[in-house]
Amino acid sequence: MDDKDKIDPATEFSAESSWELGGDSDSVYLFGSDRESSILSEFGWNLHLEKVEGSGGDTAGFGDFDRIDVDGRSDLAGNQQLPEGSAVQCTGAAVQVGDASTLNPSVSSSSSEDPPEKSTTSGGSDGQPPPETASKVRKKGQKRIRQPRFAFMTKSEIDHLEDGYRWRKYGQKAVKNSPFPRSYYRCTNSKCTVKKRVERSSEDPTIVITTYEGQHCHHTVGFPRAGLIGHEVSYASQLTHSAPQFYYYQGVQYPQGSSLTLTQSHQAPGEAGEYRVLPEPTHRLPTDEGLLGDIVPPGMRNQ
DNA sequence: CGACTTTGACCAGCGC
DNA sequence: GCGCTGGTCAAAGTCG
Repeated sequence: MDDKDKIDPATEFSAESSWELGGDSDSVYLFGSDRESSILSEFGWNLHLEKVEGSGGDTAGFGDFDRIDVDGRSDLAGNQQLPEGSAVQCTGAAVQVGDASTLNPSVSSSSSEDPPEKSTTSGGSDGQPPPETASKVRKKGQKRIRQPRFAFMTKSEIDHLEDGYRWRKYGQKAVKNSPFPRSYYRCTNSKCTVKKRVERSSEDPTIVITTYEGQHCHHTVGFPRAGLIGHEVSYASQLTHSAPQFYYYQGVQYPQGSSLTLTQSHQAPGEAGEYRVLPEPTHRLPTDEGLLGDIVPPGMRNQ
């Protein structure tokens, strides 16, 4: 992974994403503004960042928020467990705080190019066709197709977070400019093409960067669920399957003082946009079938 | 014994 | 063309 592939909140949120903010000084909502918003809204994604008291100013990074509330599940980020002063880490994200009506459109860049795409997996095989066709027999000159990715950072001492799926590690590489290796995981389901990369931030060793790529074609281990819905399943599924990582982790074993970060990266070639986070979905799925419905066992949701 | 991890080798893409 | 780097493979080792 070169620098472009690193999860850079500033890039993810301001350069690649289109945002609008609303709310007041204490509650700031981020509004996605286009197609991707619709995609997420299908799954009832709703991100609500609550600003840390006292952190004023016209602009703020996500680090200025101490509460993250997705789809009305205030504990998604484990905030009940987060000690006072904990921040949702998104340092560097130039998020403007203010009323939606006064929001500067420049906050959004809605780049449709997604430059990081170019080198993210230079030579890599991420996003390649299903394993059975893409392993060693991958033909020369055959371009690897990268699937949409969803990345997030979690402040944790544990590298590999439990997310309800079973993963098999298939590689580990030293990362340039980082003392920490990157681990590569594949979903153990033979029919599933989802991959996951886990690495620690070189800048902040306490932060684990997890990147999911692809979509699960099955359900989590232990709690079957109805099939995915929607025509954007390739995007949403990875989102719905990835996001609960927070939930799991924070709720079950997140250490004191931990915090987390949401970043999103859409790297699919030919796709114009990136994921956005909706503030107030125009429509939601039934509670249990929402963002977490795909992965979080019901018993774990009531936290 | 099957599932999983480790790790060195290999390959492909990219920049120079 | 060459070297660097990221990503994957696969044999060997480990674990339950």
